[in-house]
Amino acid sequence: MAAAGAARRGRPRSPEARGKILSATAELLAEGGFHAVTMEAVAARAGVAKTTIYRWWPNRAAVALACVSARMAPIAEDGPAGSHRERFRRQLKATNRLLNSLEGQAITALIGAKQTDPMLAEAYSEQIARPRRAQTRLLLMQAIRAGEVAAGTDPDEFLDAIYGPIYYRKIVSGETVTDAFIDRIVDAAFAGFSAAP
Amino acid sequence: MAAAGAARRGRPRSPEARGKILSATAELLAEGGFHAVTMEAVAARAGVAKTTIYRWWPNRAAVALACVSARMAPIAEDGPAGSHRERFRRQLKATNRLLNSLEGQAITALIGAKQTDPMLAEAYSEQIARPRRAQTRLLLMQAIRAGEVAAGTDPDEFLDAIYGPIYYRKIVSGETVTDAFIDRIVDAAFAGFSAAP
Amino acid sequence: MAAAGAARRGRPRSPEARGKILSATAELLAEGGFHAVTMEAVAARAGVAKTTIYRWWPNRAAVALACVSARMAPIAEDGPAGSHRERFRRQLKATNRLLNSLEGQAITALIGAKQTDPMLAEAYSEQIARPRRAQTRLLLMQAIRAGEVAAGTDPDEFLDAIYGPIYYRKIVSGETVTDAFIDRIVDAAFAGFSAAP
Amino acid sequence: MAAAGAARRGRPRSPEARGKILSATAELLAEGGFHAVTMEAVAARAGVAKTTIYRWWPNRAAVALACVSARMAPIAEDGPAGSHRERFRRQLKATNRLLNSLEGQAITALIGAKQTDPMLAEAYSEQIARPRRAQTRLLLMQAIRAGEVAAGTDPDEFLDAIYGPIYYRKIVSGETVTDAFIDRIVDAAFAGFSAAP
DNA sequence: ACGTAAGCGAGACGGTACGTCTTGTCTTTTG
DNA sequence: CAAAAGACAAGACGTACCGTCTCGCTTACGT
Repeated sequence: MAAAGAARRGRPRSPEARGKILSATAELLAEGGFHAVTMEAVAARAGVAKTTIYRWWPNRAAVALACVSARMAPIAEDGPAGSHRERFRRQLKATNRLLNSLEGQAITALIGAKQTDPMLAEAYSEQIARPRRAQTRLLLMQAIRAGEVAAGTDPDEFLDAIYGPIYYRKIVSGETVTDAFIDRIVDAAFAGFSAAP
Repeated sequence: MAAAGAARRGRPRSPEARGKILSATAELLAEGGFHAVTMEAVAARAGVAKTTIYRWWPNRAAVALACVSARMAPIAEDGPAGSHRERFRRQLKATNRLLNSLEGQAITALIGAKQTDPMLAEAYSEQIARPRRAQTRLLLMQAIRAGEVAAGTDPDEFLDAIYGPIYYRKIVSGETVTDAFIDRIVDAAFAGFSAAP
Repeated sequence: MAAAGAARRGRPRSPEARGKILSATAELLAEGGFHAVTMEAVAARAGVAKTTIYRWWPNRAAVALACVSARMAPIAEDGPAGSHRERFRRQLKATNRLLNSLEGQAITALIGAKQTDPMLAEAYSEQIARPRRAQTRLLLMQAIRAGEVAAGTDPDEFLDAIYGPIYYRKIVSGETVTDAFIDRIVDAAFAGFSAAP
Repeated sequence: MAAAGAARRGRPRSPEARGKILSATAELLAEGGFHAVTMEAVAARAGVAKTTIYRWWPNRAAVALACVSARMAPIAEDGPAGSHRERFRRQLKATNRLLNSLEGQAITALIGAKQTDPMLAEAYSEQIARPRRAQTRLLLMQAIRAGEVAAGTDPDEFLDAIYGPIYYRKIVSGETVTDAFIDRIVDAAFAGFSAAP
C-alpha cells in the first residue's frame, strides 16, 4: 500500500515488457522444457533487454516460476458432488493431469531445480505449494467435519499421505500414475486415517 | 562370463583413475554439493584428464551418481527384531537419516537433475532405485506372509504409500521429516492396506 | 561518416580491452613465437575473457595479424639520397631486417598460417601486403620517371622480381639473406628491366 | 649392416602398413589439405595403430612430407630442345603447374607449416628442396657453359631470382602466376645475369 | 516547462564450464 | 618382438550462458 501511495518517481515499469517476457518463457518451456529457458533466449524471444529481466527476477528459475504460477489454473473446483473421498479422488486426478501436461513438465523441472537453489525453493513454496495446500486443506476440513476422516488428524500428514505417492512416482521413481493407483492411495488413506491408531 | 572371457585388447582401463575420480567427486559433493561437481573440478582434483572422465561417464550427473551408488550403504539390515510394522519404521527412519546426510544431499540433487535429463533418470532408476526397491519388497513380502499386510496388496502401491510421503516432504514441500511423521505414515499404511478394499 | 552518424547502440567496445589483448599478444609473440599465441594464453595474459577476443577476431592468427600490423613500422622513408637503385637496395635491406626481427617471425608465421586459412589470407592481403606494395610502387614510379627502369615495365612484375627472391629465401629455402644477395638481385632486376625485352 | 646380418628376431616390419599410411595420408591431403592430416585420422583411415605411425615418423608433418615426396614427380626432363632460356621457361611452367595441382596444395601447406616447425623445415629442405635444386642447377651449369648466363654467376642467386617470384606470388601475395609472368621473369634474369654488373 | 529519476533496448565485458579434438606416451594382447 | 588396440595426461579449441556494466533514449512525475 505504501508503495502505491508513494507515487513512485521515474518511468514506470512497462507491463508490456513483463507480458512479453512471460509469454516468451511459456513458449520456450513448451518447446524445450526448462532447459530451454535461458535468460538470453527469453530476452531474444521477448524482444527485451536482459537487464529488464534481471531487474525483476533474480534468475531464470524465478522467471519460469512466475510464468508457471501465472498460467497455472487453480485446483479445479468441480463442485461438491459425491463423498469427500470421491472429491479427493477427482482432485488428485486433476493434479495428475496437471503434472502430465506441459505446465507439469515445467513444475517438475522447477522442483528439480529447487533442490540446489534455496531461493527458488522459497519462491516455489510461496507461489505454488502454499496456495494449493491451503485449498486442499479446506476440503480435508470438510471431510473431517463430515466424519469421513478421523477428528484428530493432522491435515498435513493426511495430505502428504495422499499427495506424496503421486509426486513420488512422478518425480522419484518415474512410474506412471494411473487412476487405479490414485483410487488405492485415497482408499488407503481414508482407511488409515479413520480408524484410530 | 562372456566379458571376462573376451580378454579385451588394448590397454586396460585404469582402476586407479576410476578410484581417483570417484574420490574427488565425493570430496566435491561434500564441500559444495552437486553444484560443485563440475567436470573440470573433478578432473583437476583427481589429477586426471577430462577425457578420461568423459570416456566412462557422459556427464557430471552420471559421475555423481556412480560416486553415490558406490558409496551408499545398502539399506540397513538391522535384524528381524519386532513386528514387520516395526521393521518398516526402522527402515524408513534409516532412509530418512540417509536423505539428511551428505550423501542424501547428493541424492536429492540427483533426483532434481534427473527431471531434465532422461539419461540420468534411467541411470538413477537402475543403479539406485531398483536395488533398493527390490530389498524393501522382500520385507513387504514377509509382512504379507505374516498377515500384517493384506494378501492381495500390490507391493509397489504399498511401498510408494510409505516412501512417497517421506520423499515428498524432502523434495517437494521441504518440510522436515520427523520420526513421529514416519510412525503415522506407517501406521496409516498398515491400517489402509490391511482392511480389504 | 555513415558509421559515425549511426550512433551505435549498446555499450561501446572497450579500447582498453583491445589494447590489452594486442599487448599480451605482442609479449607472447616475443617470448614463444606464434606458437605461444593461443587464445587461452592471450586471454590470461591480458586479463580479458576469451569471449571478448572471439568477439573481434575469429582465431589466433587474426589476433597476431592485428598485433603485427598495428606495431609494424611502415617501410622506412629514409630520404631521397642516392639513385633509385640505391633506394631500393635500402628498402629491401630494411624489409630483410624486419623479417629477421621478432615481428618478422610473426609475419612469416602468419604467411605460413594463411596457406590453409583463406580468411587470414584475405586479412593479410589487406592489412599488410597491400599498404606496403602501394608504398614501394611509388618508389618504382619515380624510378621509371627518372629513366632508371624501362617505361613499359609492369610494376608488380618488377616488384615481385626483387621482393620474390628475398621472401623465397626466408620462407621457402630457409637460406639467410645477405646484403650482397640483395645487391645482386636489385642489380639484376635493374639490368633486366631496363633493356627493352 | 649389423642388424641385417643378425637375422632380426620377432615379427618383421610390415611394408604393407607403410603403404597404407602413405595412401591414407594422400587421400586426406586431397580431401582437406594438410589440416586434415592428423595422426588420428591417418591411423583410422589406414587401419593402423597410431604407435605404428609414430615408430616411423616423428609427427604429422613428416608423414605428409614423406607422402608428397614419394608421390611428387621429379622435374620434367623434357629434352634439350630449344635454348637454355627456353628450357628454363618450360621448367618453371612445369613447376607452376605442380604448385597448382593437388600435390601443390600439399606443398604450399607444408611450406606454411614449416614456418613454425623446425623439424619439418629441415625435412622439407632435405627431401624436397635440395634434390630439386640440384636438378635445376645442372641446367643452369649448361646455360653458363653455353654462354647464355654470365660465367661468374652464383647458381643459387640466379635460381632464387627466377624461382623466387613464382613462389612469392603463390605463397605470399596470392596472385596467379601466368605464363607471361614466367616469361618476363626469365627474360629479366637472363638479361640481368648476362650483362656484367 | 523543464529537470530529473527510473525504465528500457542494446550489447560489450569478465567469467565459468562445457564437450571435443589432437598430441604423444603407455600398457596390454595378438600374430 | 612388432603390430594393433586403445587408455591415458595434457591442454587448446570454440561455444553457450551467466550476471554485470555502460551507453543513449524514453517516459512520467515533480517542481
